[in-house]
Amino acid sequence: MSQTVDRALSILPLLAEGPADLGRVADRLGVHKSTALRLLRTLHEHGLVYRQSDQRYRLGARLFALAQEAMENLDVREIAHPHLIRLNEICGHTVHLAVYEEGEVLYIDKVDSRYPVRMYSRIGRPVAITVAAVAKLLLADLPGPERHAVAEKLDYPLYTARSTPGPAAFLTELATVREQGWATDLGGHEESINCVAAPIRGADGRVVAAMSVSAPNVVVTADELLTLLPLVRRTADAISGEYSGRTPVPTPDRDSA
Amino acid sequence: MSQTVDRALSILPLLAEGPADLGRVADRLGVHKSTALRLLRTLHEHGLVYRQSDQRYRLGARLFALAQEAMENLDVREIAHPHLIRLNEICGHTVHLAVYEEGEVLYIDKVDSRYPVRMYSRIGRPVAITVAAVAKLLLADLPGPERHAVAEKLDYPLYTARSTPGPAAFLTELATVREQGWATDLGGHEESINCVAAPIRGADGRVVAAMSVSAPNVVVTADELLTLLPLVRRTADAISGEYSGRTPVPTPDRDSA
DNA sequence: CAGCGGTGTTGCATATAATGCAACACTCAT
DNA sequence: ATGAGTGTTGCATTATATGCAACACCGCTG
Repeated sequence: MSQTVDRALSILPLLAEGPADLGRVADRLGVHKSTALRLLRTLHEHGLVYRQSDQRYRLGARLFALAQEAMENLDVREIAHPHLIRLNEICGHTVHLAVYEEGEVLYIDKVDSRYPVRMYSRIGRPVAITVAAVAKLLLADLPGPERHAVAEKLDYPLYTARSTPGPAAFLTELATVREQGWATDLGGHEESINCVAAPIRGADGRVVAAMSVSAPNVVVTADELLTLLPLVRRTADAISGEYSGRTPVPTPDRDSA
Repeated sequence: MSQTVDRALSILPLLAEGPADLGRVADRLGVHKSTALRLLRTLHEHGLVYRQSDQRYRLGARLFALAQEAMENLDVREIAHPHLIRLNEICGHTVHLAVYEEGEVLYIDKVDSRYPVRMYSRIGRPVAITVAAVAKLLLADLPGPERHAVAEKLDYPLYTARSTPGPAAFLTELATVREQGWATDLGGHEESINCVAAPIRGADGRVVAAMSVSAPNVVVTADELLTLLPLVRRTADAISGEYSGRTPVPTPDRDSA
């Protein structure tokens, strides 16, 4: 809608691929170098872009801070977190929390007592949308037309032999999930990893988030993992209750501080 | 430099404070509603802004993905990570990695075997710059004028009785740190928490990052923590060596995959 | 059910603000 | 030294963002 801003914002994903110099940015944008320079300068002033010692540009620090604050504004996450912790303490497995937004499903929280390493590497990352148990729940709740539209547009990478092969199979799976109110991923993403997931609903019954428990075959079999289903559902329901129960005052005294 | 982009980007920190509706955004920007609308639309198309069900805008999902990718492009982080893990396995305490950028210090990695909870809540977060051990190391290495300028501009919140009170004390501390090549924070941020930190240097000797080990008093006393200093320094030196040793081929076959 | 404030949205004329150009600075290699 | 490569600046030109005013769309309330 606004050409200048559009161009400026296009620089961000470009730099996400790796640092680039002025010429490269100008080329990729299809604009004159001086134009690219001014856009980069503006991004720089806002801290979204950083100029490293070799003069090349890369994404800046402010981006982290923004993503951070954005994350902390998600009230589902805040409410869910202690529940995820507790679930993790009980079963010991990895616990995920995910939301749907504009065609993407992404993890917004994770607790993993066994492998604390690289925890951050998944939070904020798009989920393997065609196979992840949480994704199935979130997509299954979309209104029919949107659900079909999304399903058609997706890629269906064959991570394993049990990955969802295409739109038809996916929609069938979504129908099942919608029906039963929970979902699984049995080796569909990584051969040896299984997940069970349950939906978190708002006051109007719509699915606002989904949570899952994941564990590798070597720790528990799929069948054993499934015995956790009631626990997972109970946890999800508890979060749902708390989430839809009372909307905490949306006007914190942030400004007066 | 570019007014339109400047305004558009000003929306982001505004939304970071919390969701806002069109009127509010327009007011805060000092522009007409229609202008704000078009800017928001552009941000929306790029996924930086999301329109929630009540029509209000908040920061969008793409922001996470961008921050994520930006983080993974930091080669110091990549090189350091296994070392941090190893250090954590040996001593069991929280290990941080931080960098300096344009007046801010921020954590870019963390390993904590004891308290996996809310791990992400710190990564990407600005550090308590006047007291954190890593911040001291990073600032101590700045060229004199910049160091003084930054020190003057900072706020000096009194987290505890031992927090750095002001610019003069801070600059003195930085001189000491610069001299000795390592730094501590003994209860300066949180009464019961101590840290020891060491610098990671590039080939030219400049400090490119800093790492620290933190532990609460209840686990080890400050004196006990200090006995880890040689280990921390050795780890930091190992990372420095690897970092400045060879610059790994900067053209990964990302595109061909 | 009609009327009304609030909020979001569109088309359009105006003028501002972004653009590309060309000339200039700078760094680094040879 | 000399030249190629890259980044930077001032300026005229025109495209582009802007504000306006009118309209559409709620949810309220009388």
